[in-house]
Amino acid sequence: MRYERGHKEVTRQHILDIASRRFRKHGLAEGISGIMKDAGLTHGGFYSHFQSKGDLVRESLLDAAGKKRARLAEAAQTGGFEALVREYLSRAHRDRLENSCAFAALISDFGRLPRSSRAVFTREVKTYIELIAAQLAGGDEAERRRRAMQIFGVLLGALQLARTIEDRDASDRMLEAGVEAALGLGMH
Amino acid sequence: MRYERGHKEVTRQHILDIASRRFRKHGLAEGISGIMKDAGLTHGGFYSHFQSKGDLVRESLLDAAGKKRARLAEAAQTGGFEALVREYLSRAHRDRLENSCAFAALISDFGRLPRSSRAVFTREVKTYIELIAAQLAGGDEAERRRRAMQIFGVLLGALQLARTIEDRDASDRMLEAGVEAALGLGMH
DNA sequence: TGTACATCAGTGAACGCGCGTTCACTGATGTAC
DNA sequence: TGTACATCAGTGAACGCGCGTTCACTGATGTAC
Repeated sequence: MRYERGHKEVTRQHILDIASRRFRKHGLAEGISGIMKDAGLTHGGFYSHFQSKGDLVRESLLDAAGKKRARLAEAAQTGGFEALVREYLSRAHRDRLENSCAFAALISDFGRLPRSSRAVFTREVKTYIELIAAQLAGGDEAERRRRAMQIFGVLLGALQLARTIEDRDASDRMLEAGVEAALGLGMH
Repeated sequence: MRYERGHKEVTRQHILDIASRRFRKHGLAEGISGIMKDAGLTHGGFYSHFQSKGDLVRESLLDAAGKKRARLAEAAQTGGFEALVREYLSRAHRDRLENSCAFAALISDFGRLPRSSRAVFTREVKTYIELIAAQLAGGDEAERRRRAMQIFGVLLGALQLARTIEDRDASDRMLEAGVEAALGLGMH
């Protein structure tokens, strides 16, 4: 081989990683050329890794959602439900768009994706809700899922509002109010 | 005058109205030509009404946010806090993107607007929170504002998640869970 | 009252630009003999 | 061991396209005299 075995797969993952950060930080209008340049390549090579920009969007956001979910699961394992909530509504999560939960960064755009891409995110929402539900005590499964839906709602909404509010103190208060609400909803 | 007095202002409002619907339904990438065509005009005339597309985006979304806020205020006046919550988390609001709260439709994009446009939406968030706070009883003002922030969070998050979930029943359950959470947070 | 001119909302061709995508090519290195 | 050839990840010019924006123009109608 002219390149080491596995080289192409490494490059592909690298492109995915760069793309998922750029899409979350700057939106889905980010171009292929900029992404490839950031990955240390030229735009022409893109199509030997992905079929289209649409494919890159779907794959990179799914990747992003998965990684964030893994981080939240880790937080929950270490510090329980409260740690998950505080991780999601942390200042770091508010400020570092490039590592944001894909929903918090781009949910407005999901409805405009082609059907095939959308289905993937519906499933991802369910997985998030199940992750949250697994941290809750009391009630039956349906009731825990219901509370998990409410909690995901307040986490997502509070984070987005905190990002929209420009005044730093008011934004921090939004995050804190969200934490309080989520913890309250988590109690049985 | 070659056109009746006030004609130009009527046209301008018409363009704003069409634009605000199209932006909410299809995103901010909607083009000037399509908007003007929808308004029964040609694209060249756009610049005698607005300085740039950025201006149209800012003005039309501000308009949209204001109108939705007026609707919510009306609902609250008729049926109190619960009516406001049920209006926001109604199936109609979920399904009719073109009449959506601008935040629920486009909040992801707000952070990418130029500074001058963003300030306007920070203020609009505050106004929404004050509208909600005004429907709450008990506590002091700061405490009611705090609960209003939590409620706006859950309204916004739950609506967006309900829009993302493709399964109709699951989506309806998301809305209902959001209503329950918002009403719970509204109680002192 | 009738005619010449001014006004200006709206028209549509044209612009430069960046986009997603294609494709003939490169060149480093593995394989065949 | 040395040489000819095959492989294929990556290159970069070129494409058609729709975008935001500009501008010389149109034509209906108000105003001046």
